[in-house]
Amino acid sequence: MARYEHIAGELRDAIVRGDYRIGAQLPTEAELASRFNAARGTVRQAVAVLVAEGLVGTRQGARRIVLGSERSQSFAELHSFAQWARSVGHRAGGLVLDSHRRPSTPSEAVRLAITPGEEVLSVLRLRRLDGEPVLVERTVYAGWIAPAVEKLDPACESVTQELYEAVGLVFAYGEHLIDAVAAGAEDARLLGVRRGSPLLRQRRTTTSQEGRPAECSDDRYRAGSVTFSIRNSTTANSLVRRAGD
Amino acid sequence: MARYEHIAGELRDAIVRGDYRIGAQLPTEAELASRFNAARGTVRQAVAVLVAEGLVGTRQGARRIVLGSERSQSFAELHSFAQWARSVGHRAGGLVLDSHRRPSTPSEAVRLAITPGEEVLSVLRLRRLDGEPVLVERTVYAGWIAPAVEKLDPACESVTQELYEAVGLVFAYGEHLIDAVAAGAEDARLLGVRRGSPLLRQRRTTTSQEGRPAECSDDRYRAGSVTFSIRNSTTANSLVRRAGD
DNA sequence: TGGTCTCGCTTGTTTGTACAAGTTGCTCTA
DNA sequence: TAGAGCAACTTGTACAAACAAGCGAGACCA
Repeated sequence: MARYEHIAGELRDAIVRGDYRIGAQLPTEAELASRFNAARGTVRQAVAVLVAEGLVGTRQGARRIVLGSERSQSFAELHSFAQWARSVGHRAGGLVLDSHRRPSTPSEAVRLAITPGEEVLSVLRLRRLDGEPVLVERTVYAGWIAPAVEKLDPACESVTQELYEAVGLVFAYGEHLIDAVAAGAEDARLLGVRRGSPLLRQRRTTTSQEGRPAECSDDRYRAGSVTFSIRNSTTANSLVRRAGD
Repeated sequence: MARYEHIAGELRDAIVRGDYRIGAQLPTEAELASRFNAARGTVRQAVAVLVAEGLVGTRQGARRIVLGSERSQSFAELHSFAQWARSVGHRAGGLVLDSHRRPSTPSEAVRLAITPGEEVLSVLRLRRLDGEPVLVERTVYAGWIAPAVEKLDPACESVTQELYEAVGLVFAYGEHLIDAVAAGAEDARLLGVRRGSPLLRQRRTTTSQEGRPAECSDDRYRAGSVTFSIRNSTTANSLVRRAGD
């Protein structure tokens, strides 16, 4: 592990453990540098990690302060329903209800950076959390990974993990659009809610390490089952609000 | 403006303008350094900004690639409805429907880091976008800024901006919880939708520069009016999904 | 008492250097 | 031809040094 990652980890542990209460000041860079026997630049790199996580606030001239004490989650936990469920101590289940190849629609072609009409794999999955159905996933996979996806067990728990183990595919970048929609007939039937009841929708496009779009998906969560949380600051944020389309 | 900010701006403009298409490679650090006549460290800092914005992906050993071409928005635009509306070319309106002081509830006291029962200011606002009502805002302000808030014009467009100009208050850090809820009777009446129809809810807590919580709010958007968008990667993300509470 | 000013402290920016580690394409070999 | 392996290239980590800029507290003055 890199030096700065180690220092960041120590500081994060201290904050999560409560050694520094919310609002308290962190030691100065100079003090941290001597404590960890590292250069000031390395310490700055470590602290930058915590700032990006939203745990620490920083202002030129003033000592850094602690803003929160909750460990934030990794990209993998955000992207993979199963890995997220495991990390928060729940059990994830899943079942493929439909899977077929078809030509891509124009909007899918744009999102997957392929030519319109090129064949894609369309999959409908129902996901459960501790046995309760909470999520309907309508995913479209680009043609080049379709064979690997089709080989997966229909009741496969973590698609992300299986794809990594099978063909070494790593999902590295993602874009997520979050809004609220009314449950359609199929949504309502699968999730066991009334038609028109509120669902939290997450439309995402995921890209491989090399920048090649691999899948795009329309995920609908039963209201109350899942909440997205973002921490941001004047110096670091990655959230955007957009006009409805 | 700092050197690295200038370089980041130039690169961002080039990407947004389309000089580098999505999936294309960015110049190497060495080339950028000589082009901008800066040290490699400075260039790295500039590129780090774009990586944090989700515009650029980076992997050790490989050239950096362009992931997106949409300018992401600032903290101010995220936090302030009016500033966001202006930046996307719409007109924001607002009206205070109710404003009164009352003792804080235990959960509010926790979120605002005050003692339970301490007086807070509770405000109900209806926000319009281009004349259409799209957002019901139920905000609770900590006692120490209540006087400044009460002095504001009820039809004030940007509360954030007015508070800055009046008392120099800067909102610097925020936490946001996003989920979907059904419209209550009051929500439905104000937004002109049916009871039980889906709303996108954003619960936020905002903190001043010094780390002092200033307000917490329950904002409900009419479905279809607003979408949140997050870009993330294995190396940088600030989004968290949480189990429903 | 109240405001201002200055000084020390702390974080932000920039440059330079050196080495580590991962990627990519080419070459060589079996 | 397929695979191993090398070599050049590119990004990541770490250190050191110097100056800029903002903050906060105490000193000082009216």
